[in-house]
Amino acid sequence: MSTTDLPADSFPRSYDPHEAARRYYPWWESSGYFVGDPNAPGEPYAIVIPPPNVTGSLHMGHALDNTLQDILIRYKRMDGYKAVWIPGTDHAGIATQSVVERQLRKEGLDRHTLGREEFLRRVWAWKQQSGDQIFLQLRALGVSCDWSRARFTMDDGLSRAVREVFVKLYDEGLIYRDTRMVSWDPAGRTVLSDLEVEHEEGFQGELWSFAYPLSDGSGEIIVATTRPETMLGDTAVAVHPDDPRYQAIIGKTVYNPLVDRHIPIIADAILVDPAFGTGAVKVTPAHDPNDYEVGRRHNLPFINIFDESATVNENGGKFSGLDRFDARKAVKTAMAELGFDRGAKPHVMSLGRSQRSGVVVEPIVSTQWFVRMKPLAAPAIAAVENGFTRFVPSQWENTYFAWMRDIRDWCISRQLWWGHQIPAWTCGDCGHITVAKEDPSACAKCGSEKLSQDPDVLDTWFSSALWPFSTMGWPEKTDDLRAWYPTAVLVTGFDIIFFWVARMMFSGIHNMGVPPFRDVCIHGLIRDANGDKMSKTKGNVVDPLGTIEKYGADAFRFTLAQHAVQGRDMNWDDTRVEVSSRFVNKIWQAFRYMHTNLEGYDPQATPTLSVYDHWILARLGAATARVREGLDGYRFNDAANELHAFTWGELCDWYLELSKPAIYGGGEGRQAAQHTLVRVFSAVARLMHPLMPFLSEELYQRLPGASGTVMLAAFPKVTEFPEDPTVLAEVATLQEAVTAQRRARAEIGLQNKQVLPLLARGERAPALLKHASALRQLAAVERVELITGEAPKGAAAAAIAGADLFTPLDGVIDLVAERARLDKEIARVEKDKSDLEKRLNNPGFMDRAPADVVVGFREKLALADQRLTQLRASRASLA
RNA sequence: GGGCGGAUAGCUCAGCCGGGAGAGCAGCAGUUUUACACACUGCGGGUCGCAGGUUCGAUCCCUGUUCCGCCCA
Repeated sequence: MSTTDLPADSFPRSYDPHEAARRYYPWWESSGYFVGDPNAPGEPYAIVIPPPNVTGSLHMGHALDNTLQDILIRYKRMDGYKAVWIPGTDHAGIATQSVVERQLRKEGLDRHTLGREEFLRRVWAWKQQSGDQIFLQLRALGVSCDWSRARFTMDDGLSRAVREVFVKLYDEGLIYRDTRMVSWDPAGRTVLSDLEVEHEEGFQGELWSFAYPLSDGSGEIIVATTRPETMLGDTAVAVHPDDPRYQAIIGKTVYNPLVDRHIPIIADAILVDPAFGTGAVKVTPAHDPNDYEVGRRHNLPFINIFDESATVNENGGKFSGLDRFDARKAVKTAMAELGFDRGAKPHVMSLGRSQRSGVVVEPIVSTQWFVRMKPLAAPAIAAVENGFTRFVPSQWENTYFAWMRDIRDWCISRQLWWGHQIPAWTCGDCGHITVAKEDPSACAKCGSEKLSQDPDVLDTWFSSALWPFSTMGWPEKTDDLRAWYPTAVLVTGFDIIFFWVARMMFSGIHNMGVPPFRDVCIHGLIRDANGDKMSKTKGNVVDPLGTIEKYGADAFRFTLAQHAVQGRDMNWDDTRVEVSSRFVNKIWQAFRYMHTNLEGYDPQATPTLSVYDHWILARLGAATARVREGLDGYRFNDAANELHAFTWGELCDWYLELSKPAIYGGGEGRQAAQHTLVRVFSAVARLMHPLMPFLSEELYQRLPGASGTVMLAAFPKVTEFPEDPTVLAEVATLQEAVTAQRRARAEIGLQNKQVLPLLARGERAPALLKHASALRQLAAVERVELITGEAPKGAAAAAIAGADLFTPLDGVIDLVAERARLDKEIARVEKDKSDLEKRLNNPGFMDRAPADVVVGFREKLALADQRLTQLRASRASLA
């Protein structure tokens, strides 16, 4: 389409955001406006999207995150930067695999009957079908991602990057394989990293006590546990070596009747707190992190009692085949029947749950792949310490440091099929492990061809960690990398600082030599109107697409920006979007005013501008500065509020009204007002574009002489609009006079149509003379008349800086109302005056306060004094 | 146990370097004024969580404390 496709005389009475979106988004996209060019001129400015799950759908968190990124990229693109915003999706190993497994279950199948190859075919089919759905949803937001650069973590190129990094780290000794205690998700049937375990505090559990009989029949020892089923894997009972109660039995054995096993009583000063409970502790080395250490110290057997779904295995004897929670009950019952139950009491404990499946995590001993973190973390810490990368707001740096400094090795293998299969092959003959970028045909050690690849895949975050450079084509040396790495800013929520930001930091530094971004802009979470976290189970989720459908993307985005206060969560309420949509309408109506008054407008003319024209241009300059400051400092709410304050509070409330006498009066004044209106509205359209892309384009296209797109128009510069202190002061006086008049009139209860003369005296009074038509327009002033000497009798009075204003009321209304009003006003100023005097009479203040502050208060006092005198005189004239 | 954030008008929240407390919404009163009733005009409303301290001066800085939320162990 071309921009001239708009109907000729088209300025509908209201704005239709959906029509604008339908009209402009496809145009922008097909015109290639979103596409970054690494060889273009200008400073580079790149953002990589935090990739959503490939099969996910847009939620409020995405909406906020991507709106903020789009605001930044649109701003920088307009401002002459070589900008690019690279979108993409994440394969989300566990989440995606479980979705497909659920589908299979409905068909009565599971992945094992299907086989790995067929299963993966099914996942890819699902990805194909629902993949990219989120890209369409993002488009509804109006985001200007470079879709031609969209990437997926399982793309060939990105998979190559994963292998490249894995092999490099392995060769450097930073990736290793080890057997240790890890967290197991019995629902996902995979190991998890520490970060994927969420600790639930204050869980109401139960501490159950039971007796182990001594094998020699000389007594019993009582122990307690919150997990009775682990008794099946107990291989010792531990007491404190100094505990006098147990000195005699250390070294003896007790009998575990459930699995028919005699286990030793050992002494361990680290594990056992003699003051807690009975001072004796059961030890299950294969299923508890602390017991694991005890098992190592004392060379105890490690008996694994669970299969991969945490069902009791053959080591559990007659309990085998029971789910862990059923086994718990069965163990208690069995022990009670044997007479060993020693009671239970409530116990508040903390519980580890899988972040993904939500089920309680089971500690197990297993052989997994790990990344050695200490050496990688050190330079990532330094990069933030020395300021190369900056967190905004900076308090998040402490969070980052704390985690990085206390970092533990990262378990990266997962027992899934969907993901990057680990590039490690075990030799069937010599057992050697070959790690290679390309699939090897023979063992690197013995040359045997009996190789089998490790069946596990990598943690999804392993590939996400490479995102800032893998999306740009690494390990190839591409133009994109040269132009845009490191990226300018990463915009994301604080919830993934550890998962993602930290890991990108060390991956970027280790593989690229440079951290992946200059700024990390951290925003808060969106909660519901009551401040509760949105969740499907609570049913308080707001669907951003529904909100867009209702109010349009412009109002939605504006609301997000307005509430995006640095680093703070926001409570969401759709009614706020309704408020924003009124702002959208206000802007639309203001443009309509300009548009319907363009007759006779001559773009070539050079009319002399009025004081109001100069005034609004100067105010626009100030607004431009503040919008820029807001955007530059990631203070999106400041930018949004400034835009609102200027367009509504200054442009609409004052300038449009001030322009009316000129517009309707014709001549050069009309021409000047038209020029100013066009200039100001052009700037406003561009200023608001990053926040409200569709509205701004719709308006920009309706500016006289519009060509091209607002997307690529220059963002207004402060220097375009000269400061003009004289004009600002003059109009400030006018505004003061108007406000004072309106207030007086409203308080007396004058009708708007009652036009009355204004008598003025004082040094600033003559300045009002030339604003007579403005005063008539804004404050129903019939004419302005200068007076000197005494205050006129029977007049309403108001005092502004440098002038006294009077409105003759004789015969218009009863003067009682005006007397009351003046008394109130006098009281107000008297209070003001005495407060100021108190302050200025304080010797400490006079001695210590800076001179300019003292002067400021003196001026205020003088003003109050003058105003009081005037008001008292006026009051006397009404007596 | 360690750390971080929050508490300001009825509601949701701004408030930068310490210098007379702000916005929007809601409320009240008025206005069919030729861009807009999705609007205009005016008004009312606050012990800045609490207690100390520093300072001529504290919403702001320091100490303690209460409540709410989050992160880590």
